[in-house]
Amino acid sequence: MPRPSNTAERRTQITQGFIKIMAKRGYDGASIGDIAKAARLTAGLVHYHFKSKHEIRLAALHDLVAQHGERLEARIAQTKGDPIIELDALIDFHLGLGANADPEALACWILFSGEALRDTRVRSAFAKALASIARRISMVIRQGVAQGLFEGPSPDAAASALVATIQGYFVLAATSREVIPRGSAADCAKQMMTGLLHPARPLGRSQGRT
Amino acid sequence: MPRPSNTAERRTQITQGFIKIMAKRGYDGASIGDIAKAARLTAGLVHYHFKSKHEIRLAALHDLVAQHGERLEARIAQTKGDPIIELDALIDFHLGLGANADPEALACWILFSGEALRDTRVRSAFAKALASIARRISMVIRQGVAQGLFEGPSPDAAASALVATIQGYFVLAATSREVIPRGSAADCAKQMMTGLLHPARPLGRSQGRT
Amino acid sequence: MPRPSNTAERRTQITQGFIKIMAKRGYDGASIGDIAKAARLTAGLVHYHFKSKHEIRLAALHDLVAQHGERLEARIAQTKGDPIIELDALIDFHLGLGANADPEALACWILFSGEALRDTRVRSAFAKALASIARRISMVIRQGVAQGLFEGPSPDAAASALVATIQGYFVLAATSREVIPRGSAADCAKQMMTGLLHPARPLGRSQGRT
Amino acid sequence: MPRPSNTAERRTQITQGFIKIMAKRGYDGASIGDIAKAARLTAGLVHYHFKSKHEIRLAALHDLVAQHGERLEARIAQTKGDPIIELDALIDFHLGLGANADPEALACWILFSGEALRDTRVRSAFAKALASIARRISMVIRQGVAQGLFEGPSPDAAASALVATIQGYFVLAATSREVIPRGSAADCAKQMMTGLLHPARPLGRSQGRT
DNA sequence: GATGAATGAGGCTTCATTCAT
DNA sequence: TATGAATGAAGCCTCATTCAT
Repeated sequence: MPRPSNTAERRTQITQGFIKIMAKRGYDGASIGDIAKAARLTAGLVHYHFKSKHEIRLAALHDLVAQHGERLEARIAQTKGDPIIELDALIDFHLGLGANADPEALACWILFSGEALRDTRVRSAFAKALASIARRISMVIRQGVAQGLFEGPSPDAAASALVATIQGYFVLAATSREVIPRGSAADCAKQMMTGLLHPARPLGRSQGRT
Repeated sequence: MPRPSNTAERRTQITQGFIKIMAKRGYDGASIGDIAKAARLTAGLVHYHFKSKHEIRLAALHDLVAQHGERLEARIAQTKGDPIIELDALIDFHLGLGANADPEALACWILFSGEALRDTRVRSAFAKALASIARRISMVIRQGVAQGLFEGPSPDAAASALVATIQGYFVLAATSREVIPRGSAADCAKQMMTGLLHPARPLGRSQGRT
Repeated sequence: MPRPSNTAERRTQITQGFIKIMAKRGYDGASIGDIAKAARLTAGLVHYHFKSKHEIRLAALHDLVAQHGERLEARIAQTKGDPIIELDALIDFHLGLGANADPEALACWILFSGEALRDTRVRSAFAKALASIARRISMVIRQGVAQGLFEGPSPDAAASALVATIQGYFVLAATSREVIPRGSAADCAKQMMTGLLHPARPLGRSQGRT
Repeated sequence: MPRPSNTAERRTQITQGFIKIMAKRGYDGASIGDIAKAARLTAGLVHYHFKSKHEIRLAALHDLVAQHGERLEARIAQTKGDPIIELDALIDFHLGLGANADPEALACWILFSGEALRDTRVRSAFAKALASIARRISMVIRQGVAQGLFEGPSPDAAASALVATIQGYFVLAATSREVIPRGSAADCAKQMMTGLLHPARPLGRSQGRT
């Protein structure tokens, strides 16, 4: 009569702990001991649930991406149907008011971009995540084009540009907030997309700031 | 009678070695031994010229920023006078053909954004560098506005947006190149700036790609 | 289910190893590796049980003092009641026959006096130990005074003088034995205390030597 | 036409610097660099004048002892003739007012006692110094005995006891001053010597303190 | 599942000493 | 004499990982 498995629980505990520590000290600075402490577990147990530190990193990245995806879909779900509003919501979601409510996730995301440079598996997970968002945006744009709301050459290029802008604003927000005039991020991003897509109706004023 | 000082040379040797290694393995992954080897020196000597690894990191960041600044100015020098051409050149410099001729510097730059999250001195140097570029761009925009070539609300916000876009493209280029349709970066950035500034004349077609 | 803790054992193992090595090579000369070897452990494990080399030093000093205290009390316990005999025993314990049966402890004690000069925590532990012995002696003297066996001004001063003499003989014994005429230490100390306290009965002839 | 040698000068500069640093950080803690800085020289030059760090240590000990000897003789010179006054002066010199005017020398002396434990040459120099003082004291006592001023068994034992007491007070003064009641050291030492030598006239009240 | 001991490798740094100038 | 560069050897400590219980 073995005790019921709690591996799933433990694994999230651990990845959450990992994220907390990594946000503060970076990947190499996050020792298994620290992670364990943050997860209120012991170091030995961490290795019972994960084969190696590297696996924790991958799992954490996975969690981060999954959570982001869910939240994004939740936010956009309400806008189904109108590409302009959807694009608008998408930008606000990333750059509008309260966009960076989760600074640890933001920090980790930036750190993962660095990890992607030296680890193949991180790179591919990271790239996949970016590609997925780009695809999501591209889809919206295509719909807009199909409905005659947008014009412009390549939806993929435009999507890619928006992803880049968002990613860049993330970096600025996390490292050099003072470079971003208060509240300008979402608005500027929208105007930039206007330049790319010439929408039939203007993208809405942002109700927030970054 | 004493041996002439060669500290300056040695220090650049070391920071260059550091950059090479850090690009490949990250900051923590760059051991003093590796750095020394890359600089063709002994590990002990590295500490003779730098008080600590951290100092090397700061010096390397400093070098990187200085070099970028010089190259940027050299590129823009030829365009003096016309804000539109200057903005154009500025975008091409960062995102146009051959923009990423120095992949090691690019990788380090991204890694430094991560380091900025956990180290105050890196953060301030990094932020200062970004701010300096933003200021540079802002100046150009102001000139354009003064000459009636640009219109639009805040030059600072627009500059910040361009910096974000460039930074974001850097990340994509280094980690997820496949997300950027070939050659779209500079063009998209220009169209985005068009959306922000409504230039009297169109920003030029890019002659390159990212 | 977990392995039972053996930290206490390990810690004494380590402090004992430390004392052995320190006696031979001094504090700085006692490398963690050497200490580990002397304790038949690995270097890594030493740091598992002690946060730093400095903590080992403090623990060792603590052990040394505790052991000395126990032995002293054991020796004196038999004399309870008669201050003269107790003082006599106290001197014999420190300077009489077989007093320096533990040359490693003696060496470490002297080395600790040096360490006390540059480390606050060592100093305070060292001073506390000396003060405790002085207090012990002072108490005996007060009893003697109360019983009309001793006369003389300050019991504290006399106690302090005896502590100094003992400490000084320790140094001589460990570094310059030839300066001490065979067997003279305890006897001289007793006559010196006679000069200070004018005891009703003479302090006994020592049965040993230093 | 070689420049005039300044080796002697330099060597004292260096030993003085050494003493300053060693007093603060111990022998191992005194790096050649620190010593050089304290002597306002460069590290390389230190090795030009001394073959090794160890030689500096010996030279410094030698200087210390020489200086102590000179000062002691100067102080005692005035008392020539009367053993009681001379003994008195000798005790005051070591334990009386202003005795520890040179705390660096005191600290080094204590540290040297530790070094003596692990280095043969230090030990022999240290022991020689102690023996020399003991001999000096012994001489005075013998004179006193010859003049019928002192009585008691072994002048050597008494001398040794006084040396021990002084040395012990040094340790207490440097590490645990609070254990010594203000001003009691010299007085107690004198009464102790009274106990050992039964002088015809009392040893004088000390005019100082320790 | 869980704990805590244990290992062994490796990293940063310090430093005495040597050497070219 | 004097300087400052250079070397190479340790040393302390951290840590991912394994293992006995």
